[in-house]
Amino acid sequence: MKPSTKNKIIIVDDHQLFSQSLELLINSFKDFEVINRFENGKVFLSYLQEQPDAEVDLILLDVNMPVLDGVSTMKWIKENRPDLKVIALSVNDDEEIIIKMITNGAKGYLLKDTSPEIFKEAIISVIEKGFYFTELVSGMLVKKANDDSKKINLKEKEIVFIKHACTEKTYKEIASEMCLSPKTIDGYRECLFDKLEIKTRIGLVLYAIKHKIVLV
Amino acid sequence: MKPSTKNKIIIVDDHQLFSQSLELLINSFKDFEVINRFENGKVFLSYLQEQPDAEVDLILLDVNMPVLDGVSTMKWIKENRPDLKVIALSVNDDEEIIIKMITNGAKGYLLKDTSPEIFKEAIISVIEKGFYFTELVSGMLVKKANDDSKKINLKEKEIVFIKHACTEKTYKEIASEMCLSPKTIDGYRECLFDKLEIKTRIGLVLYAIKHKIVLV
DNA sequence: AAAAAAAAGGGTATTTTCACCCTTGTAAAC
DNA sequence: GTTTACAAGGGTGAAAATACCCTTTTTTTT
Repeated sequence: MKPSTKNKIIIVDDHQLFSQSLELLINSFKDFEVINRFENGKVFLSYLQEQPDAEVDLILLDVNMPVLDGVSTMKWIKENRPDLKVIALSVNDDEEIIIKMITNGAKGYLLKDTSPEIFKEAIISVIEKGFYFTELVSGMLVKKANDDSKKINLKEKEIVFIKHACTEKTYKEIASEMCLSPKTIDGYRECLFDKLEIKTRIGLVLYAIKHKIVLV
Repeated sequence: MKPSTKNKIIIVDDHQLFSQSLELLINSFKDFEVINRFENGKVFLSYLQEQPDAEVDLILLDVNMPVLDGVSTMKWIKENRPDLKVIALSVNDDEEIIIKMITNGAKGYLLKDTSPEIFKEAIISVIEKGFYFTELVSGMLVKKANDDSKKINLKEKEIVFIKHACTEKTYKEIASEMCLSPKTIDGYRECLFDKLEIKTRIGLVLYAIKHKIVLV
C-alpha cells in the first residue's frame, strides 16, 4: 500500500467521547485523516518534542483542558513551532480566551456547535489559505482594537489592595497588612474610584470579580 | 429487511460536531443505533408531543443548550414522560446542575470526557438496570444530603434586598426603591449578617456572587 | 385562645467610608 | 537644572454602614 496522500490531522481534546467521535467524522471526509489524538496539551507537546519531523497538516486544539490548557499549549507552539497550523475548538465564546488563542497564533477558532459542513470548510480553508475566521471572531478582533485604546492599567500594589478590599477587612486593617499608612490606602482607593469610574467599595468588588482580579 | 432489534437512542445536543460525531460512534456499537438527533430541548419536546408512541430506549441529553436547556427539558420529561430513560451529558461537573438533573429523573450523568468504554457501559447499565452513577455523582448526592441539613433559606424580599446590596446604591436608596423604611432595610441587613455569618456589606456581596444570587 | 415567630419600624451611638484639599521626598523627563 | 510625575502621608468633615437597644402589628403554631 502506497503512503496516504490525505491531509494529516491531530486532535488534542480531553473529552474522549468528542475526540473519538470527531475522528470518525473526519475520517469520513475523503481528503482527511486523523493520525493521532491526545488528551491534553502536555502529552501533545511531549509528542511534538519527540517527533519533531512528524508530518502534520492541521491541529485541532481544544481550549478547555486539564493539565495544560489550550492557551498555554498555543503559547508553546507560537514559541517553538510557529509553522504548525492550529484551529482552536471551544464550547464557549469567551472573548478573552478567543483573543488569547488568536494572538498566540491560532489560525481559526470554531465553536463546537459548528455544523460539520462549516467545520469541513474551515479545515480546508486553514490548510489551503492559512486561516479561517467566522464573523463572531472577526467582530471580537475589531472590538479588542477599540478596547485597547481605553485600557486601564493597574499597578501591582493597587492589585494587592483590591484583593484585600474584596474581603471583610476594614481599610485600617488592610493598611496594617500592607504596612502602609491608612492615608496611603485612602489614596489608592480614591485613585481607583476615579480610574474605574466607581463610587463605592462595592463597585470595586464588582469590578474585581468581573475582571477576574479576585476569584469567587 | 426485518425491523431492527437494536436499542434505539436519541441524542439531544446543540453541539453539532459532537452530536453528529457521537452518532457515528454509537452506530459503531453492535446493539445500538441513533434514530434521531435534536439540537435543543424545544425541538425535542415538540417531537415527543407529536410522536408520543415512538419507540425510544434511551435519550442522551446535553445539559448546556440554548433555547431550552437540559434542566428545563428534564423537568418536562419528569412531568409528562417519566417512563423515558435519560442520561445527562455535560462538560462540567457543576454540583448544582448535577443534583437538579438527577432530582428531575435523569438515570445517569456523564461528563463528556468519559471514555467510549465507560460510555458504552453506562448506556447498557441504564437500559438494563435502569441507572448508572459514577463515584463523582454518588459523592455529590451524599454531600447534598449533608448540606440540606444546614441549609439557609432566604426569603423573597431578602433576595431582592441582596440584589440591590450588590450595587453602588446606599441602603437609603435601596429602601426607597423597595418602598420600605430605611430601618426595615437595616433589619434585613442585620438578620442576613447573622444568618450568613458575615460582618460587612462586602461579605454579603461575596456571598451573593458565590451562590449565584447575582451574576457577574 | 395563648404563645411564638416574623415583619415592619424606631432611637442612638460608634465605626467606617468617602470627598476634598494639602505637604514632602524622590525619581524620571525635558 | 528645572519641571513633571508619583508614591506616601496628613487633616477635616460629611455621609454611610454597623451595632444594639427597643415597640407594634400581623401571622403562624400549638
